[in-house]
Amino acid sequence: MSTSLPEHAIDRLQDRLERLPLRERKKLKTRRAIQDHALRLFTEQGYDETTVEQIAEAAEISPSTFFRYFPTKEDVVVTDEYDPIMAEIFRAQPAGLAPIEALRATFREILPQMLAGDLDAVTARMRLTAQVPALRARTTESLREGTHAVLKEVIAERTGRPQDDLDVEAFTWALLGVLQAAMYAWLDGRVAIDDLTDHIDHNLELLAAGFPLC
Amino acid sequence: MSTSLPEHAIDRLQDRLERLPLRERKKLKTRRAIQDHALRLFTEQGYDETTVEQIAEAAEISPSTFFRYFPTKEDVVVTDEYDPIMAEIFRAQPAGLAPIEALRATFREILPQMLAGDLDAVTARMRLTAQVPALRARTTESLREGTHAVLKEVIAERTGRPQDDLDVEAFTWALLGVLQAAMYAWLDGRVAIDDLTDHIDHNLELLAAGFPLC
DNA sequence: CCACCTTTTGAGAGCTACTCTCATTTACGA
DNA sequence: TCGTAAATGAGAGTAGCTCTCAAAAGGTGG
Repeated sequence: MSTSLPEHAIDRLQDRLERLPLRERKKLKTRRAIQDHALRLFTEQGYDETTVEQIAEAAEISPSTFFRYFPTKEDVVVTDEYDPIMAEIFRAQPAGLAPIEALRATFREILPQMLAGDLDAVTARMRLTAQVPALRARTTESLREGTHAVLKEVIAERTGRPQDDLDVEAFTWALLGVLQAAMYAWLDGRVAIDDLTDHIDHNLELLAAGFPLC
Repeated sequence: MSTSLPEHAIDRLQDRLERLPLRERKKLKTRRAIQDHALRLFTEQGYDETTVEQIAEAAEISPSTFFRYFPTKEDVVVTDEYDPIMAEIFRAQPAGLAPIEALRATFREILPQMLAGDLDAVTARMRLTAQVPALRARTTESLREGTHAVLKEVIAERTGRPQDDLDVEAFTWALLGVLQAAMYAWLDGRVAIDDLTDHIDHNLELLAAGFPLC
Protein backbone atom coordinates (compact mmCIF):
# COMPACT_ATOMS: atom_id res chain seq x y z
CA MET A 1 0.00 0.00 0.00
CA SER A 2 2.87 2.35 0.53
CA THR A 3 4.90 1.31 -2.48
CA SER A 4 2.37 2.40 -5.12
CA LEU A 5 2.94 5.81 -6.60
CA PRO A 6 0.41 8.49 -5.55
CA GLU A 7 -0.84 9.06 -9.07
CA HIS A 8 -3.68 11.38 -8.17
CA ALA A 9 -3.37 12.31 -4.55
CA ILE A 10 -5.61 15.32 -5.03
CA ASP A 11 -8.41 13.28 -6.57
CA ARG A 12 -8.27 10.96 -3.60
CA LEU A 13 -8.81 13.94 -1.33
CA GLN A 14 -11.80 14.96 -3.38
CA ASP A 15 -13.35 11.50 -3.09
CA ARG A 16 -12.83 11.33 0.63
CA LEU A 17 -14.60 14.66 0.94
CA GLU A 18 -17.98 13.40 -0.24
CA ARG A 19 -18.60 10.79 2.44
CA LEU A 20 -17.70 13.03 5.33
CA PRO A 21 -20.19 13.78 8.15
CA LEU A 22 -22.31 16.87 7.66
CA ARG A 23 -20.39 18.87 10.20
CA GLU A 24 -17.08 18.33 8.44
CA ARG A 25 -18.55 19.01 5.02
CA LYS A 26 -19.97 22.31 6.26
CA LYS A 27 -16.61 23.30 7.66
CA LEU A 28 -14.87 22.63 4.37
CA LYS A 29 -17.61 24.52 2.55
CA THR A 30 -17.23 27.52 4.83
CA ARG A 31 -13.48 27.41 4.46
CA ARG A 32 -13.73 27.41 0.70
CA ALA A 33 -16.34 30.19 0.75
CA ILE A 34 -14.03 32.38 2.81
CA GLN A 35 -11.09 31.71 0.52
CA ASP A 36 -13.08 32.29 -2.69
CA HIS A 37 -14.64 35.56 -1.56
CA ALA A 38 -11.34 36.76 -0.11
CA LEU A 39 -9.40 36.08 -3.30
CA ARG A 40 -12.13 37.77 -5.34
CA LEU A 41 -12.14 40.86 -3.15
CA PHE A 42 -8.33 41.01 -3.02
CA THR A 43 -8.20 40.86 -6.79
CA GLU A 44 -10.98 43.41 -7.27
CA GLN A 45 -9.90 46.06 -4.79
CA GLY A 46 -6.46 45.11 -3.49
CA TYR A 47 -5.16 43.16 -0.51
CA ASP A 48 -4.55 46.00 1.93
CA GLU A 49 -7.76 47.72 0.86
CA THR A 50 -9.85 44.68 1.77
CA THR A 51 -10.77 44.27 5.44
CA VAL A 52 -11.50 41.01 7.20
CA GLU A 53 -14.92 42.43 7.99
CA GLN A 54 -15.69 42.73 4.28
CA ILE A 55 -14.59 39.16 3.65
CA ALA A 56 -16.71 37.93 6.54
CA GLU A 57 -19.74 39.80 5.24
CA ALA A 58 -19.29 38.41 1.72
CA ALA A 59 -18.89 34.86 3.02
CA GLU A 60 -21.85 35.36 5.40
CA ILE A 61 -19.98 34.61 8.57
CA SER A 62 -18.83 36.68 11.51
CA PRO A 63 -15.31 38.13 11.77
CA SER A 64 -14.76 35.84 14.75
CA THR A 65 -15.38 32.83 12.55
CA PHE A 66 -12.95 34.09 9.95
CA PHE A 67 -10.10 33.87 12.45
CA ARG A 68 -11.18 30.39 13.47
CA TYR A 69 -10.56 29.20 9.93
CA PHE A 70 -7.48 31.29 9.14
CA PRO A 71 -5.24 32.45 11.97
CA THR A 72 -4.19 35.49 9.96
CA LYS A 73 -5.46 37.37 6.94
CA GLU A 74 -2.29 36.34 5.13
CA ASP A 75 -3.05 32.67 5.59
CA VAL A 76 -6.03 32.92 3.25
CA VAL A 77 -3.57 33.43 0.40
CA VAL A 78 -0.54 31.54 1.66
CA THR A 79 -2.06 28.33 2.97
CA ASP A 80 -2.01 25.38 0.64
CA GLU A 81 -2.40 21.66 1.04
CA TYR A 82 0.44 20.58 -1.21
CA ASP A 83 3.22 20.25 1.36
CA PRO A 84 2.24 16.80 2.66
CA ILE A 85 1.62 15.65 -0.90
CA MET A 86 5.08 16.80 -1.90
CA ALA A 87 6.63 15.05 1.08
CA GLU A 88 4.78 11.87 0.13
CA ILE A 89 5.90 11.98 -3.48
CA PHE A 90 9.46 12.77 -2.43
CA ARG A 91 9.65 9.77 -0.12
CA ALA A 92 8.19 7.51 -2.81
CA GLN A 93 11.18 8.10 -5.08
CA PRO A 94 13.55 5.13 -5.58
CA ALA A 95 16.17 4.95 -2.82
CA GLY A 96 18.98 4.73 -5.37
CA LEU A 97 18.24 8.16 -6.81
CA ALA A 98 20.59 11.00 -5.96
CA PRO A 99 18.95 13.79 -3.93
CA ILE A 100 18.87 16.19 -6.82
CA GLU A 101 17.35 13.61 -9.13
CA ALA A 102 14.69 12.79 -6.54
CA LEU A 103 13.87 16.49 -6.32
CA ARG A 104 13.53 16.79 -10.08
CA ALA A 105 11.21 13.81 -10.27
CA THR A 106 9.12 15.20 -7.42
CA PHE A 107 8.53 18.51 -9.14
CA ARG A 108 7.76 16.80 -12.42
CA GLU A 109 4.99 14.92 -10.64
CA ILE A 110 3.51 17.59 -8.44
CA LEU A 111 3.35 20.63 -10.71
CA PRO A 112 0.72 19.25 -13.12
CA GLN A 113 -1.41 18.21 -10.15
CA MET A 114 -1.28 21.70 -8.66
CA LEU A 115 -2.42 23.29 -11.89
CA ALA A 116 -5.10 20.71 -12.64
CA GLY A 117 -6.90 21.62 -9.43
CA ASP A 118 -8.15 25.19 -9.76
CA LEU A 119 -6.13 27.25 -12.19
CA ASP A 120 -7.96 30.51 -11.46
CA ALA A 121 -7.42 30.31 -7.74
CA VAL A 122 -3.78 29.30 -8.18
CA THR A 123 -3.23 32.21 -10.55
CA ALA A 124 -4.91 34.71 -8.23
CA ARG A 125 -2.82 33.51 -5.33
CA MET A 126 0.34 33.70 -7.42
CA ARG A 127 -0.38 37.27 -8.51
CA LEU A 128 -1.10 38.41 -4.98
CA THR A 129 1.97 36.68 -3.63
CA ALA A 130 4.14 38.38 -6.21
CA GLN A 131 2.68 41.83 -5.55
CA VAL A 132 2.20 42.07 -1.78
CA PRO A 133 5.53 42.07 0.10
CA ALA A 134 4.03 40.71 3.30
CA LEU A 135 2.62 37.74 1.41
CA ARG A 136 5.89 37.14 -0.40
CA ALA A 137 7.82 37.08 2.85
CA ARG A 138 5.31 34.70 4.41
CA THR A 139 5.31 32.38 1.45
CA THR A 140 9.08 32.15 1.59
CA GLU A 141 8.91 31.38 5.27
CA SER A 142 6.34 28.65 4.79
CA LEU A 143 8.28 27.15 1.89
CA ARG A 144 11.17 26.98 4.26
CA GLU A 145 9.18 25.45 7.10
CA GLY A 146 7.63 22.86 4.82
CA THR A 147 10.56 21.97 2.64
CA HIS A 148 13.74 22.51 4.59
CA ALA A 149 13.15 19.79 7.18
CA VAL A 150 12.22 17.23 4.54
CA LEU A 151 15.23 18.09 2.40
CA LYS A 152 17.57 17.82 5.35
CA GLU A 153 16.17 14.47 6.36
CA VAL A 154 16.19 12.88 2.93
CA ILE A 155 19.62 14.16 1.99
CA ALA A 156 21.11 13.06 5.28
CA GLU A 157 19.62 9.61 4.58
CA ARG A 158 20.95 9.37 1.06
CA THR A 159 24.45 10.60 1.90
CA GLY A 160 24.78 8.57 5.08
CA ARG A 161 25.52 11.66 7.16
CA PRO A 162 23.90 12.84 10.39
CA GLN A 163 20.95 15.21 10.06
CA ASP A 164 22.68 18.15 11.71
CA ASP A 165 25.80 17.80 9.55
CA LEU A 166 26.96 21.29 8.64
CA ASP A 167 27.74 20.37 5.04
CA VAL A 168 24.32 18.80 4.55
CA GLU A 169 22.78 21.94 5.93
CA ALA A 170 24.77 24.20 3.64
CA PHE A 171 23.59 22.03 0.76
CA THR A 172 19.90 22.16 1.72
CA TRP A 173 20.03 25.92 2.14
CA ALA A 174 21.58 26.22 -1.29
CA LEU A 175 18.89 23.92 -2.68
CA LEU A 176 16.21 26.05 -1.11
CA GLY A 177 17.93 29.03 -2.65
CA VAL A 178 17.75 27.82 -6.23
CA LEU A 179 14.17 26.66 -5.70
CA GLN A 180 13.27 30.13 -4.49
CA ALA A 181 15.05 31.63 -7.47
CA ALA A 182 12.82 29.54 -9.73
CA MET A 183 9.73 30.47 -7.75
CA TYR A 184 10.42 34.19 -7.96
CA ALA A 185 11.22 33.98 -11.67
CA TRP A 186 7.83 32.32 -12.07
CA LEU A 187 6.01 34.81 -9.83
CA ASP A 188 7.55 37.72 -11.72
CA GLY A 189 6.41 36.24 -15.01
CA ARG A 190 9.93 35.70 -16.32
CA VAL A 191 9.39 31.95 -16.53
CA ALA A 192 6.18 30.55 -17.97
CA ILE A 193 4.34 27.96 -15.97
CA ASP A 194 4.97 25.37 -18.67
CA ASP A 195 8.71 25.96 -18.40
CA LEU A 196 8.85 25.91 -14.62
CA THR A 197 9.78 22.25 -14.33
CA ASP A 198 12.55 22.65 -16.89
CA HIS A 199 13.77 25.79 -15.16
CA ILE A 200 13.97 24.02 -11.80
CA ASP A 201 15.80 21.18 -13.52
CA HIS A 202 18.25 23.66 -15.02
CA ASN A 203 18.89 25.43 -11.72
CA LEU A 204 19.55 22.15 -9.96
CA GLU A 205 22.00 21.18 -12.69
CA LEU A 206 23.80 24.48 -12.26
CA LEU A 207 24.02 23.88 -8.53
CA ALA A 208 25.45 20.41 -9.04
CA ALA A 209 28.05 21.84 -11.42
CA GLY A 210 29.18 24.61 -9.03
CA PHE A 211 27.72 27.45 -11.12
CA PRO A 212 30.24 27.77 -13.99
CA LEU A 213 28.99 31.17 -15.10
CA CYS A 214 32.08 32.62 -16.76
CA MET B 1 40.04 58.82 -3.90
CA SER B 2 37.93 55.97 -5.16
CA THR B 3 40.76 53.59 -5.99
CA SER B 4 42.16 53.29 -2.47
CA LEU B 5 40.98 50.29 -0.48
CA PRO B 6 38.24 51.08 2.06
CA GLU B 7 40.31 49.87 4.99
CA HIS B 8 37.93 51.11 7.63
CA ALA B 9 34.74 52.19 5.98
CA ILE B 10 32.89 52.13 9.28
CA ASP B 11 35.46 54.35 10.95
CA ARG B 12 35.02 56.86 8.18
CA LEU B 13 31.32 56.92 8.89
CA GLN B 14 32.12 57.57 12.53
CA ASP B 15 34.39 60.50 11.62
CA ARG B 16 31.86 62.02 9.31
CA LEU B 17 29.33 61.83 12.12
CA GLU B 18 31.20 64.23 14.37
CA ARG B 19 31.14 67.28 12.12
CA LEU B 20 27.47 67.07 11.29
CA PRO B 21 25.09 69.92 12.14
CA LEU B 22 23.41 69.65 15.52
CA ARG B 23 20.08 68.66 14.03
CA GLU B 24 21.53 65.64 12.22
CA ARG B 25 23.56 64.56 15.19
CA LYS B 26 20.49 64.64 17.38
CA LYS B 27 18.58 62.55 14.89
CA LEU B 28 21.26 59.88 14.80
CA LYS B 29 21.44 59.96 18.58
CA THR B 30 17.68 59.48 18.87
CA ARG B 31 17.77 56.68 16.35
CA ARG B 32 20.47 54.87 18.24
CA ALA B 33 18.68 55.40 21.55
CA ILE B 34 15.51 53.85 20.15
CA GLN B 35 17.41 50.87 18.75
CA ASP B 36 19.43 50.30 21.94
CA HIS B 37 16.45 50.44 24.27
CA ALA B 38 14.34 48.34 21.93
CA LEU B 39 16.95 45.59 21.66
CA ARG B 40 17.44 45.62 25.41
CA LEU B 41 13.71 45.33 26.08
CA PHE B 42 13.24 42.65 23.41
CA THR B 43 16.06 40.61 24.93
CA GLU B 44 14.83 41.09 28.49
CA GLN B 45 11.14 40.41 28.06
CA GLY B 46 10.61 39.13 24.52
CA TYR B 47 9.74 40.75 21.21
CA ASP B 48 5.97 40.27 21.21
CA GLU B 49 5.76 41.13 24.88
CA THR B 50 7.39 44.53 24.30
CA THR B 51 5.13 47.33 23.06
CA VAL B 52 6.17 50.31 21.01
CA GLU B 53 4.87 52.48 23.84
CA GLN B 54 7.35 50.89 26.23
CA ILE B 55 10.22 51.48 23.82
CA ALA B 56 9.16 55.08 23.34
CA GLU B 57 9.02 55.63 27.07
CA ALA B 58 12.45 54.08 27.61
CA ALA B 59 13.97 56.17 24.82
CA GLU B 60 12.17 59.29 26.12
CA ILE B 61 10.28 60.03 22.95
CA SER B 62 6.65 59.80 21.92
CA PRO B 63 5.20 56.78 20.09
CA SER B 64 4.63 59.06 17.10
CA THR B 65 8.34 59.77 16.92
CA PHE B 66 9.15 56.07 17.05
CA PHE B 67 7.31 55.52 13.78
CA ARG B 68 9.10 58.48 12.21
CA TYR B 69 12.41 56.72 12.74
CA PHE B 70 11.29 53.15 12.05
CA PRO B 71 8.28 52.55 9.80
CA THR B 72 7.51 49.31 11.62
CA LYS B 73 8.46 47.72 14.92
CA GLU B 74 10.22 45.00 12.95
CA ASP B 75 12.52 47.49 11.26
CA VAL B 76 14.26 48.24 14.56
CA VAL B 77 15.75 44.76 14.40
CA VAL B 78 15.99 44.21 10.67
CA THR B 79 17.50 47.49 9.42
CA ASP B 80 21.26 47.56 8.90
CA GLU B 81 23.71 49.70 6.99
CA TYR B 82 26.13 47.04 5.76
CA ASP B 83 24.87 46.46 2.23
CA PRO B 84 26.53 49.51 0.63
CA ILE B 85 29.76 48.77 2.54
CA MET B 86 29.70 45.19 1.27
CA ALA B 87 29.15 46.39 -2.28
CA GLU B 88 32.06 48.82 -1.97
CA ILE B 89 34.47 46.21 -0.62
CA PHE B 90 33.38 43.67 -3.23
CA ARG B 91 33.98 46.11 -6.07
CA ALA B 92 37.43 46.88 -4.71
CA GLN B 93 38.51 43.26 -5.19
CA PRO B 94 40.93 42.56 -8.08
CA ALA B 95 39.03 42.20 -11.34
CA GLY B 96 40.75 38.90 -12.14
CA LEU B 97 39.24 37.15 -9.11
CA ALA B 98 36.38 34.70 -9.69
CA PRO B 99 33.09 35.79 -8.10
CA ILE B 100 33.31 33.27 -5.28
CA GLU B 101 36.90 34.21 -4.49
CA ALA B 102 35.95 37.88 -4.48
CA LEU B 103 33.11 37.08 -2.09
CA ARG B 104 35.40 35.16 0.24
CA ALA B 105 37.81 38.08 0.35
CA THR B 106 34.91 40.44 0.95
CA PHE B 107 33.67 38.53 3.97
CA ARG B 108 37.15 38.24 5.35
CA GLU B 109 37.26 42.02 5.31
CA ILE B 110 33.77 42.93 6.42
CA LEU B 111 33.13 40.45 9.23
CA PRO B 112 35.78 41.77 11.61
CA GLN B 113 34.46 45.28 10.99
CA MET B 114 30.87 44.26 11.73
CA LEU B 115 31.85 42.52 14.94
CA ALA B 116 34.29 45.18 16.04
CA GLY B 117 31.52 47.76 15.87
CA ASP B 118 29.08 46.56 18.48
CA LEU B 119 29.21 42.83 19.09
CA ASP B 120 26.41 42.84 21.66
CA ALA B 121 23.98 44.64 19.40
CA VAL B 122 24.82 42.46 16.41
CA THR B 123 24.38 39.30 18.44
CA ALA B 124 21.10 40.47 19.96
CA ARG B 125 19.72 41.26 16.51
CA MET B 126 20.79 37.90 15.12
CA ARG B 127 19.25 36.01 18.05
CA LEU B 128 15.95 37.81 17.72
CA THR B 129 15.94 37.29 13.98
CA ALA B 130 16.49 33.58 14.42
CA GLN B 131 13.81 33.21 17.08
CA VAL B 132 10.90 35.41 16.01
CA PRO B 133 9.20 34.10 12.83
CA ALA B 134 7.93 37.52 11.79
CA LEU B 135 11.45 38.91 11.96
CA ARG B 136 12.90 35.96 10.09
CA ALA B 137 10.42 36.42 7.27
CA ARG B 138 11.14 40.13 7.12
CA THR B 139 14.87 39.63 7.16
CA THR B 140 14.57 37.28 4.22
CA GLU B 141 12.58 39.88 2.35
CA SER B 142 15.10 42.58 3.18
CA LEU B 143 17.94 40.27 2.14
CA ARG B 144 16.14 39.86 -1.15
CA GLU B 145 15.89 43.57 -1.71
CA GLY B 146 19.24 44.55 -0.23
CA THR B 147 22.03 42.01 -0.14
CA HIS B 148 20.60 39.96 -2.96
CA ALA B 149 20.25 42.97 -5.24
CA VAL B 150 23.85 43.98 -4.52
CA LEU B 151 25.13 40.45 -5.14
CA LYS B 152 23.20 40.28 -8.39
CA GLU B 153 24.68 43.55 -9.54
CA VAL B 154 28.30 42.85 -8.73
CA ILE B 155 28.20 39.28 -9.99
CA ALA B 156 26.56 40.33 -13.22
CA GLU B 157 29.41 42.83 -13.59
CA ARG B 158 32.10 40.22 -13.06
CA THR B 159 30.59 37.60 -15.34
CA GLY B 160 29.64 40.06 -18.06
CA ARG B 161 26.01 38.94 -18.00
CA PRO B 162 22.89 41.09 -17.77
CA GLN B 163 21.57 41.80 -14.28
CA ASP B 164 18.33 39.92 -14.71
CA ASP B 165 20.08 36.84 -16.08
CA LEU B 166 18.29 33.81 -14.64
CA ASP B 167 21.53 31.87 -14.06
CA VAL B 168 23.05 34.77 -12.17
CA GLU B 169 19.93 34.90 -10.06
CA ALA B 170 20.02 31.19 -9.29
CA PHE B 171 23.63 31.66 -8.24
CA THR B 172 22.96 34.61 -5.97
CA TRP B 173 20.09 32.79 -4.31
CA ALA B 174 22.33 29.80 -3.68
CA LEU B 175 24.93 32.19 -2.27
CA LEU B 176 22.38 33.72 0.08
CA GLY B 177 21.46 30.17 1.06
CA VAL B 178 24.91 29.10 2.18
CA LEU B 179 25.43 32.43 3.93
CA GLN B 180 22.23 31.93 5.88
CA ALA B 181 23.27 28.37 6.67
CA ALA B 182 26.45 29.75 8.20
CA MET B 183 24.50 32.39 10.09
CA TYR B 184 22.12 29.86 11.64
CA ALA B 185 24.96 27.48 12.50
CA TRP B 186 26.59 30.33 14.36
CA LEU B 187 23.39 31.31 16.15
CA ASP B 188 22.83 27.72 17.24
CA GLY B 189 26.30 27.65 18.76
CA ARG B 190 27.53 25.00 16.35
CA VAL B 191 30.11 27.39 14.92
CA ALA B 192 32.17 29.63 17.18
CA ILE B 193 32.43 33.30 16.33
CA ASP B 194 36.14 32.98 15.64
CA ASP B 195 35.46 30.21 13.12
CA LEU B 196 32.67 32.02 11.33
CA THR B 197 34.85 33.44 8.57
CA ASP B 198 36.44 30.04 7.97
CA HIS B 199 33.01 28.40 7.97
CA ILE B 200 31.71 30.83 5.37
CA ASP B 201 34.85 30.16 3.37
CA HIS B 202 34.19 26.44 3.61
CA ASN B 203 30.55 26.76 2.55
CA LEU B 204 31.50 28.88 -0.43
CA GLU B 205 34.09 26.30 -1.43
CA LEU B 206 31.46 23.58 -1.23
CA LEU B 207 29.15 25.64 -3.38
CA ALA B 208 31.86 26.18 -5.97
CA ALA B 209 32.54 22.43 -6.02
CA GLY B 210 28.87 21.49 -6.51
CA PHE B 211 28.50 19.95 -3.03
CA PRO B 212 30.31 16.59 -3.41
CA LEU B 213 28.81 15.10 -0.25
CA CYS B 214 28.89 11.39 -1.02
C1' DC C 1 20.51 89.65 19.46
C1' DC C 2 16.27 89.38 17.23
C1' DA C 3 12.98 87.86 13.93
C1' DC C 4 11.75 84.51 10.37
C1' DC C 5 11.53 80.10 8.30
C1' DT C 6 12.07 75.17 8.30
C1' DT C 7 12.33 70.87 10.55
C1' DT C 8 11.18 67.98 14.28
C1' DT C 9 8.22 66.64 17.82
C1' DG C 10 4.07 65.45 20.70
C1' DA C 11 -0.76 64.85 21.50
C1' DG C 12 -4.70 62.70 20.15
C1' DA C 13 -8.12 60.66 17.25
C1' DG C 14 -9.00 56.78 14.33
C1' DC C 15 -8.50 52.35 11.68
C1' DT C 16 -7.71 47.44 11.51
C1' DA C 17 -5.73 42.95 12.54
C1' DC C 18 -6.13 39.90 16.12
C1' DT C 19 -7.51 37.83 20.95
C1' DC C 20 -10.61 36.37 24.52
C1' DT C 21 -14.87 35.44 26.81
C1' DC C 22 -19.44 33.95 27.09
C1' DA C 23 -23.94 33.00 25.61
C1' DT C 24 -26.45 30.78 21.76
C1' DT C 25 -27.17 27.70 18.22
C1' DT C 26 -26.32 23.48 15.62
C1' DA C 27 -24.98 18.62 14.57
C1' DC C 28 -24.37 14.14 16.52
C1' DG C 29 -25.17 9.89 19.40
C1' DA C 30 -27.92 7.36 22.66
C1' DT D 1 -36.34 12.89 21.65
C1' DC D 2 -32.91 14.43 24.87
C1' DG D 3 -28.20 15.46 26.40
C1' DT D 4 -23.57 16.47 24.93
C1' DA D 5 -19.97 18.41 22.34
C1' DA D 6 -18.79 21.38 18.72
C1' DA D 7 -19.41 25.60 16.03
C1' DT D 8 -20.88 30.25 15.87
C1' DG D 9 -21.77 35.21 16.95
C1' DA D 10 -21.57 39.28 19.68
C1' DG D 11 -18.83 42.32 22.05
C1' DA D 12 -15.05 44.15 24.58
C1' DG D 13 -10.19 44.90 24.52
C1' DT D 14 -5.14 45.27 22.87
C1' DA D 15 -1.54 46.86 19.86
C1' DG D 16 0.52 48.26 15.52
C1' DC D 17 0.20 51.90 12.49
C1' DT D 18 -1.61 56.38 10.10
C1' DC D 19 -2.94 61.11 9.94
C1' DT D 20 -3.58 65.79 11.40
C1' DC D 21 -2.41 69.89 13.69
C1' DA D 22 -0.27 72.77 16.87
C1' DA D 23 3.97 73.55 19.72
C1' DA D 24 8.95 73.48 20.09
C1' DA D 25 13.64 73.53 18.47
C1' DG D 26 17.30 74.36 14.96
C1' DG D 27 19.19 77.18 11.41
C1' DT D 28 19.66 81.77 8.94
C1' DG D 29 19.63 86.72 7.51
C1' DG D 30 19.59 91.20 9.23
